[in-house]
Amino acid sequence: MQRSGALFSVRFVSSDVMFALVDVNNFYASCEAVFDISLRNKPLVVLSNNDGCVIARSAEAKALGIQMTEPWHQVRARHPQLIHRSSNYELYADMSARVMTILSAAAPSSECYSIDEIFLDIRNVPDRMQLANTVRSRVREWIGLPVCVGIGCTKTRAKLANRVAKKRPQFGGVFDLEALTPAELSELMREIDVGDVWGVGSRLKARLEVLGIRTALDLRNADSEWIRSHSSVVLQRTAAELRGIACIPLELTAPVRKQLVVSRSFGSEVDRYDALRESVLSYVSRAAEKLRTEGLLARRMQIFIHTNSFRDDRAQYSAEFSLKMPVATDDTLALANAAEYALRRIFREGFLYQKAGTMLSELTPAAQRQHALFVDPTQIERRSRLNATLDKINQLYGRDTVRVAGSGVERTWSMRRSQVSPRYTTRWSDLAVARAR
DNA sequence: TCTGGGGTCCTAGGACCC
DNA sequence: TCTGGGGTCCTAGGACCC
Repeated sequence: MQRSGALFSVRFVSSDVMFALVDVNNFYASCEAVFDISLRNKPLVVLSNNDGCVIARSAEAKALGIQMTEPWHQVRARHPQLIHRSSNYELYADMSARVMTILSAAAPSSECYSIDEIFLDIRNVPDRMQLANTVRSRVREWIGLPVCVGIGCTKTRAKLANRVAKKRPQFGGVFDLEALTPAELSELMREIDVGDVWGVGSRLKARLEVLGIRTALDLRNADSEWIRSHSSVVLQRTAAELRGIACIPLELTAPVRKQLVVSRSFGSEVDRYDALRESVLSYVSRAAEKLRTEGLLARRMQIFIHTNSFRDDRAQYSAEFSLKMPVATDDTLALANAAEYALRRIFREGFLYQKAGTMLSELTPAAQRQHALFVDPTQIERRSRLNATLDKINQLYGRDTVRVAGSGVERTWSMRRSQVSPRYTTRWSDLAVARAR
């Protein structure tokens, strides 16, 4: 590849790559409809935690004009008959794993980019269209989920192609951007809004429009240095990718996690310290469990709480407290103690709290554990066996069977999930057959 | 009444060092 | 009168993604 002087700050990958981006259509809504046939071909929305806002829509719901992240109470007022489901992440995660197993087997290497998307490396595939059609029908037949495939010589172009495959049904769910003539490609990019390019969000779109960049074509044709001076290297890279210069490589191994967040809005607002403490301790327990599952230790812990910023009739308060653990740890009780200390530091009487959470950072692999100088190693060993037992019991009998006492029994703050579907694929008791009886 | 949760990267500016 | 310059590290904030 010839390096262009104008692009000195953008790293290239290689000139002979080809990507297929496979993506499940309306993933959460489609998962729900796999098991409940009464939902098929109906307007259906899936809601965020607390049934707060819309996070997935079936094709029919999209046709009604329902937007992503629209508050549910507003949508329901407009469409009283609309079918809705609370989000069921246990189901979606399991369905995702099944889809990814099938798709990653279809190419020599791949990158799971999100819960419902995967990039396949198809540079040496002789017939790209055949591969795309094969994986499409395979996922449909074996899992029951519809997918679309976009093909491009950069990730950004594959994303664009995937978008075309989804929006224009005449292409049968597969679109190869690299099969177009230069004139056709320009024409297509002229029809695509710059905000629909991967990497251009709402803020950037607004700024670019002021500068006269309105379509994907405008961005592709813009001078690289001009983009750099008016925006950043990130957008410069996106524009290069649109031109067919691959800058974003396939990540073959999952990048090392840098932080871990567990936070939730409350089902109803909380003013008592005890209730806040219960919620914080339960989130910290969950975070510690995740650490152990992933074989990580955390050195820094942050606790945060805040009131509902949408309410202008109440005084607002938000605070966070961050502390460094004496040694990096994955111990539920050690983290819970630290969390209580942090919460006491930031709690203020007289506010209605809406959300709390914890963030663990400065993560290191558990294999590199550094012990404290004056702590008896057998005590650490005992504590680690206790945590392992905790995890085993909770895995066997359901989350929170055994938990930190302070995390609550009543749990008045817990989420609203009025319409949550069964965990069809991960709980024997929820199996579709068992339920039919 | 009701407004998600969990991530990453880049940049600018301040602190600090020699 | 004139008050360095270059480097690193950290943090907060802004932007993006799904």
